[in-house]
Amino acid sequence: MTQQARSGRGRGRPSSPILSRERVSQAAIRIVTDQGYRHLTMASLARELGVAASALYNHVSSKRDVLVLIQDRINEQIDCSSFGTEPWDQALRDWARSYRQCFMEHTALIPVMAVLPVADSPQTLRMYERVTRALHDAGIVGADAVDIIVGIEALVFGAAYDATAPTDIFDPGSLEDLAPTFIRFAAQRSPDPRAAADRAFELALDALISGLRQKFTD
Amino acid sequence: MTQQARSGRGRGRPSSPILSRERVSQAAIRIVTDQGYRHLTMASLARELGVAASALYNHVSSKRDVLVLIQDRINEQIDCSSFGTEPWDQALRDWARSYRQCFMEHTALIPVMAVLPVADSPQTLRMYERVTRALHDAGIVGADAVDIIVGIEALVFGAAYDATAPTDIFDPGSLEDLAPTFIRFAAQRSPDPRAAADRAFELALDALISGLRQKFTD
DNA sequence: ACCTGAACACCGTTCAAGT
DNA sequence: ACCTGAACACCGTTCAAGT
Repeated sequence: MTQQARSGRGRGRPSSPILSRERVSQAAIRIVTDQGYRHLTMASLARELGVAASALYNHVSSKRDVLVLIQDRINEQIDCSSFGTEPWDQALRDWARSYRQCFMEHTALIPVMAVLPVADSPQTLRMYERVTRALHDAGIVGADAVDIIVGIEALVFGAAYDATAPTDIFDPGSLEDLAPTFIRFAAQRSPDPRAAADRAFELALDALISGLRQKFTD
Repeated sequence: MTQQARSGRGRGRPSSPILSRERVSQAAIRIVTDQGYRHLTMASLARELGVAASALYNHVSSKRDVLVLIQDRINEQIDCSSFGTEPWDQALRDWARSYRQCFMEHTALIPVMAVLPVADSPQTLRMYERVTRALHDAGIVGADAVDIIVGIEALVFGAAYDATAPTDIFDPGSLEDLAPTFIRFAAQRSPDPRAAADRAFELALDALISGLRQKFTD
């Protein structure tokens, strides 16, 4: 387990450091997966790794840096395989679904991810390249291709938040009279909040993609 | 300024409390507007109001409760006037633009707003009713009407984050070789990050709305 | 009922001191 | 170079005590 750490480079006494950015990000993902983002603190991260909290700062510059590390790993889980086999519009749909699925469990990363320079995220960059290539092959080039990615990401991030909303989010309480039509229509959605969120996402995604298809297809 | 506070109900000595939910939310918005969300703490809020921090808990149950208070006030600023005059698709477009504009300065509210039961937000509920009515008049009813609102909100929230991203967000640094096509296309966007974000939002919004129009218009 | 002051259980981060 | 331990400057929240 400490193989990489033990392999000191150069001669003399090997330095054999306990930590590394790799080990820090692995431990962080373990905590986040098992216990959620609320439990990810510099103290808990240090405990998981068996070191003092201050030791972490030899490898990461801040807690935000830890989140950046996580984010690139999480993005590896997004399924981009449809870009090899499906038409571009169907591939975009599949990609967006997987993307949202992924960030539904990582909404805490959205504020970080959305404003993060891609320079810090090699895996994310690879994903963007894959999508861009598919758009390029469909004749969509230049700023349009990037804007399509940015636009879909926006919908995905927003929908990921929405999917974490509680069951009673549209229960008006005592304010029923303020919005009778809205409340009546909201009551016709699925009682399962997850299913309701899924349906809203699919409706918007479908409209967005078919709007794009119409715009970019001769 | 303390008129409402001075009007003690009942006889005997009027209680004349210093605080109220109203005054708390006003002070919070003042801090957020002048100094940003980073400076909104229970301590700073108490200082602004000239009381001890613990006094706040007689009127709000938590800091999150303060954000909920703010959120409903912020939503009042969203322009819904097009729903009276424009066709439903154009009105949705105008609404979405104003909505995004509003939350670009309040991205900190998005995680709160997205999962917040509407029961806590009378103004938000009024806004939803206005949009729903316009959709209803266009023949879009039931879950579809609510899902359209939810879908547009998702795009708006995600795009609001995107608009706060720094200039160099697509600067690949040393990772240029990982995504040559993407980097090349990204370089063709506007050098002004705000203008680039605006364009991506407009592209997605346009596609989404025209997709909806196509789906719901006979 | 409403406010104060002190206290609690945390945070992320820094830094001199060790090896 | 890398880790420890103590310390710092905060957080949000609680609660007995006052009026």
